Amino acid sequence: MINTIKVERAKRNMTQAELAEQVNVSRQTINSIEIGKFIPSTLLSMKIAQIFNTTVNEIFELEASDWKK
Amino acid sequence: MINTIKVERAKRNMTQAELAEQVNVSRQTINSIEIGKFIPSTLLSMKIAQIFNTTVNEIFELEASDWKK
DNA sequence: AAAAAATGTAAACTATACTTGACATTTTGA
DNA sequence: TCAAAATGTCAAGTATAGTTTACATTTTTT
Repeated sequence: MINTIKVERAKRNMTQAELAEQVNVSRQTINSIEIGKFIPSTLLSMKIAQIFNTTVNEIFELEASDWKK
Repeated sequence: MINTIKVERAKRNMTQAELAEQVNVSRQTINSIEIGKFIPSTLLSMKIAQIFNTTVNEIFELEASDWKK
């Protein structure tokens, strides 16, 4: 699964630390999600989408490999 | 956070077991999510939304309490 | 009414999201 | 060019998502 968090932040001139603070997680958590190191909970992705005035599906995209067993 | 998975299943006459199989998790996982026992990963909620031909934001809704620290 | 299918729940376990602290590297800007 | 801010990364810990097995309860079907 890929995401455009880094791009959305850039559009708004927002740092990882600022986004982290707004959604109440650590800066490293945002960093790890951007890099694809781990997948956030739906709660967190919903919060991130809301901060960016968009939807989870606009930010995150499933890949074919995500459906492999 | 609340969700309408149970309703979406009902619309399609789909059992928890059938949905679970389609998104590759156990039946208890689907049950637990419907009941609000735990919050799925974004990967799983994206898959569920896709099975229902809809979006994560259509199925899941943030509540005011989700923003409390 | 009885059988079968579906759902709820629980406990013990494994996997992974997320935290904290610390430091190295890169980017920005004065 | 130098300092500060931002980003990348790592390790060790905690919290919680998700599995498996098993069984009880409810709903559906015959």
